[in-house]
Amino acid sequence: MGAPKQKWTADEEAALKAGVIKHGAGKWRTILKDPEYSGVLYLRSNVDLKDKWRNMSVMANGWSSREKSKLAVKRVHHVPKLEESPLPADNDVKSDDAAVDVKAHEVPLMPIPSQNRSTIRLGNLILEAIATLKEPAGSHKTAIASYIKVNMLREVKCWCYWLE
Amino acid sequence: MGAPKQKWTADEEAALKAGVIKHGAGKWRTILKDPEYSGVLYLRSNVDLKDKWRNMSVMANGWSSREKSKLAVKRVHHVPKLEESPLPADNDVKSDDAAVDVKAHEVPLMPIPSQNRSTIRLGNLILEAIATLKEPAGSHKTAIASYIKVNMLREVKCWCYWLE
DNA sequence: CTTTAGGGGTAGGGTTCG
DNA sequence: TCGAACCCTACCCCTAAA
Repeated sequence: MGAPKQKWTADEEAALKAGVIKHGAGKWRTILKDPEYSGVLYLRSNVDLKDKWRNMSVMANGWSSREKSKLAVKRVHHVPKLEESPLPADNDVKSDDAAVDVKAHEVPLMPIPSQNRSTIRLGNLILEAIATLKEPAGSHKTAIASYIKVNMLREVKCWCYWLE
Repeated sequence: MGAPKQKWTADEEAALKAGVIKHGAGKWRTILKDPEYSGVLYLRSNVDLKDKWRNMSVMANGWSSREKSKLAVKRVHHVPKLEESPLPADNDVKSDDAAVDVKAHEVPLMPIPSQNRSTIRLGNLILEAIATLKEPAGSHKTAIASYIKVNMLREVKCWCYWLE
């Protein structure tokens, strides 16, 4: 459902090359704003220009993906990358007495076992909401939790109602 | 060029989140100096923290040039800012059959009467979550709503539990 | 002077899709 | 399968404000 994927035309490539010659590689925004090229490249963003230039350069150097993967130096990441562990089919979120095996003293950080990017994002969103709520008044955790219960849950429900 | 690009580790992200909860978003230098996190974040600057927090939190404002319709359009318009209408002292959000006087056809935009910055943010967060969820699969509204019900509500409850 | 908010911008790894 | 187009993240710069 993303973008329809816009193939670069010969005109656009020519404009990009001319722009790089005129302003230099890396001056993508400058090239984009240059009236000399903006008429041709108006569909593109500065990032698009950067990416296209990279693709063109790679082709010129004759690098294959296999060689690139050889050269790719992997940094040491100790990301455990949790298993996919699909979401529980349980469609019902139990009310406030829902059993969540999380205890404040035992879980210093995120209590949510994020299993995919979307879920991680949601956790971040909630975290941000909490952080935001801290600003106005020096609210304490209980106050924040209360606020979330009252407002955020209500908003979520409201949104669900609206979406259905 | 300058930076070898240090990808944030899970530990660093966790420390940042914990720091934000402890000191608040915006207290980057304070978080950095906190002995509780300095061991993990010693490679980062306060600006790094700020940028990272921005990366984690702000993903709603699509600058993806193309395809900013749909949800983005809805975000453009603003809700006519209803009066203060204080929150119900009711600490309990009733379960899924909660009566919300919102009907899909009557409320084309945000159904939430945002009354202050925090609430507005919450609305945006939910909107962002919806936008995020739209990416992976061409989900439809019902699927999104279902997802939110199952996961987001669960996460919110999880957070509340953790905070209390 | 130091810090933060926030707008812009770029590089490069990763991912998707034709 | 491969590569062009696109996305995501980290880092950078700048300026205004506190």
